[in-house]
Amino acid sequence: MLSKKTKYGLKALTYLASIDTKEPVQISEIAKHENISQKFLESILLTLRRNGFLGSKKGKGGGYYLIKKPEEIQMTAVMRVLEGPIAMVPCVSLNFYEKCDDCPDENTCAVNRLMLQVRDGALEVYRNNTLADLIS
Amino acid sequence: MLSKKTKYGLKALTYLASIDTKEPVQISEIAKHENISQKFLESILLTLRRNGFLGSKKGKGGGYYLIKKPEEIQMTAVMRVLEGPIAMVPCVSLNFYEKCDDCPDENTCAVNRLMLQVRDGALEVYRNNTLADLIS
DNA sequence: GTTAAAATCTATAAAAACGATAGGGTAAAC
DNA sequence: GTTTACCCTATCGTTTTTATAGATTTTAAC
Repeated sequence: MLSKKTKYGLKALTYLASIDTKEPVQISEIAKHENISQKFLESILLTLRRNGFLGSKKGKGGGYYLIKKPEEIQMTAVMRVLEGPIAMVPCVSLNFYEKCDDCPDENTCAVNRLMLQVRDGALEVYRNNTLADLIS
Repeated sequence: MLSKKTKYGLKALTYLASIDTKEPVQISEIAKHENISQKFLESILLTLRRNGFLGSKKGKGGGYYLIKKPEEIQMTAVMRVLEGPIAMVPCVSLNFYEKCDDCPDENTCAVNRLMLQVRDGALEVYRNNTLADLIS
């Protein structure tokens, strides 16, 4: 299940991309337009900024804005920052690999075999979609 | 993230399939072989039985056994029973559809558009894999 | 047959982890 | 000095996972 954090983050990003301006947009405006709890959105935008997707400006006329062009923002990156691993089990994760403590051998593990394919499928989708693709 | 319930359920199913006998297998044997909490596994096997994947026999010499052939058990069915919806958001789910209350229009929703593709990718994998495919 | 053992079933609940939200205060820009 | 982003913390609710305790059914031994 997709977390609301990711859902809201994606919506905020697409909203900023659709605005099509470099001017900062206030949190309150995004929250209102996308029906998101403002406080919650606040923390989400913050992590997006810390991870290089957004820039921010304080004070009057401040807000958040996209740093890169929508075409340059891949969904793989967004998903990893907001949702975490793309894989459903750590033992098939590229960026968050971890060995299962209960599994003696990954090569013969059925869960591993299945989830590897699922991961590849998801990865292909995320690689083929940029922020620009989602708003067109 | 895949729940342990699903993970354990898959492991139990593949173990039963690999045994390749119609004889009932005790919960304790499966639990020990797959490093699973026996009591937890107990409830998982129960739901697998209630959903037509397993049969059971009580008393001495009892246990669980596969009802169908491994080739006839599709991962779509297993995943839906153990993990629930395959889609990451209800608004793109085939079997568990639900409208988002915050989203005014699904057709223009970026989350919807992206997660639709992810669902299709996962679905294809689950449809192409039976229990037999996972143990070969 | 009676009994005892072996196993599945049932229900509950506790503990842990996680998700989502709210509050209040600080710092920077204008 | 007003407006806005920033930061920290606490809380509430839900889900997941595991644990506890017993009930029920079947088989097998005697």
